[in-house]
This record gives sequence, structure tokens and C-alpha cells, in this order.
Amino acid sequence: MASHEDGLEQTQAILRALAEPRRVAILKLVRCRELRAGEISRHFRTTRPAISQHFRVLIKAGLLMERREGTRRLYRIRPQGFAQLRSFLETFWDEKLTKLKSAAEAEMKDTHGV
Amino acid sequence: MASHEDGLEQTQAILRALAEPRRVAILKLVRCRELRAGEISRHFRTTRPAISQHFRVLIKAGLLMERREGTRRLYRIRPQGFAQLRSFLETFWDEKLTKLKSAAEAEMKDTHGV
DNA sequence: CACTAACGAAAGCGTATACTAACTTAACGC
DNA sequence: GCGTTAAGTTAGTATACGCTTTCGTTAGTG
Repeated sequence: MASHEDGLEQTQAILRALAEPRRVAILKLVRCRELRAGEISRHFRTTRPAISQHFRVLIKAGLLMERREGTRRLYRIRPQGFAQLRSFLETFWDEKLTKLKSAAEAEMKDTHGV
Repeated sequence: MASHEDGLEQTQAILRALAEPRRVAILKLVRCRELRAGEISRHFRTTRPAISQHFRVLIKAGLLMERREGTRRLYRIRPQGFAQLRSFLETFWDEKLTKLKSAAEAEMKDTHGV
């Protein structure tokens, strides 16, 4: 199932998951400590199934972890997912780009757009 | 009051912009050098207006810069947008947060549980 | 001026996606 | 066993989003 370019698809899944503000909010909630599903959904106006669906997207993207404890389900953040996103950013933003940025800043003296 | 949340909205715009694989591909093309609209759209199967709409989204998100030269429009990457995304990531999940996490878990036994 | 090139803008359409409502599953207490 | 609590799953719907077609705008060329 896993291929070489699986990482790219996975990164896209991460970006698509984070494109939804509610999902970012969920991750912020579980960023520091593990929380139960009910606690998390109580922070929002929407219904529990809606949040549950967001859980599935986040888990599939590798940003969230699930753990069962009796009838409860506990969620916490998954640092690996963010590490992958960070490495994607660094691939984009290598040394060449930093040089280009300085060049652009130097150019800005003449063309002050926006 | 709104200064922080303004940045959040902008960050969400960035994430939503990157959620589309084609837009990421566009950014990869202009990552190193400025390109004309026609050159960029030639790299894809879709029509030029479709790519043009992606330009709008990327510009609005602050990831792309437009410059006119006669009838041509030149596009290049905008490092500031990526800087913002990076700072979002670092704010979200810093290495320090990992340490905070262990501390928070220890604290959670005593303090309130909201 | 007419004519072409290089684009973007607007409208319409089809699909993806996020929500709600109802149902189902799993663990716990009696 | 029966019922309650905690949660996910499914089906259906409404909106968002991306693509295509047509048209408009601006700059260059004779």
C-alpha cells in the first residue's frame, strides 16, 4: 500500500485536514493534554457526530491519536504529523529561497507594491 | 483584540490555499524564479482560467506575488506567507511544548479539568 | 484604426465536503 | 437480563469549491 510518493499524498491530506478551522481548533484543544470525545465536542456548537467525523479526518491525516478506555475514547495530538508538515515546509524553503528573499527585500526599495 | 485573530484567519487562508495540490504545484514552479501566467498554465492539463483562479487564491493567502509587464503577468513566490505558516507551526507545536506536555500531565492530577 | 496576443472576470455546472438526524455499537450499573 | 451512558456510523442535504465556456480588457503591431 505504501509507495514512495505516499509522503506527498500524506502531506496533502495533512494540509486538507488543517484547512478546516474546526479541526485546527480541535488540535489546539488536545495539543497539551489528552481529552475525551465528549469534552472536545462540548467546546463547539455543532453536534457530536460532526466532531467525530473531524476526528476521522485528523486521524487519517496522521495528526491525531485515538485511545479507548471503557466506553470512552481519548484523543491526543500526534507530533509526527506536524513533523511531516514541518519537513514539507523546509523542502519548500531551502537555502536558495532565503537568498531570494534577501534579493527581494533589496528590490523592494524601488517597487513598493500593495 | 483583533490583531491575533486576524493572523489566524490569514493562516487559515494559507492552509486552505495549500490544501489544493495544484496550487502547491504552482508554488513549486515559481519557487525559484518568476514565471509568466502562460508558462505556468502550460504545465497543467487544465485551462488557463482555472490556473488564473488559483492565482487569485494564492495571492489572497499571501503566498504569491503578481507583477505586470505589458500584457504579461509575472508571478513569484512570497516568502512572507511561508514565514507565517512556519510561525503558526512553531506556535502550535514547539519543542518546548513537548516538555510542557509532561509537566501538564503531572499537573492535571491536581488542577481543574476543563 | 483594425487585428492579434496575453491574460483575467463572470456565469454556469458538477462534484466534494461539512453538517444534521436517526440508528447502532460497546461498556457499565442495577 | 434491562436500561443508561458514551461514542461512532450511515443516509441525506446544503453549501463550498474547482473547472469550463464565453466574454472583456489591456498592450503591442501594421
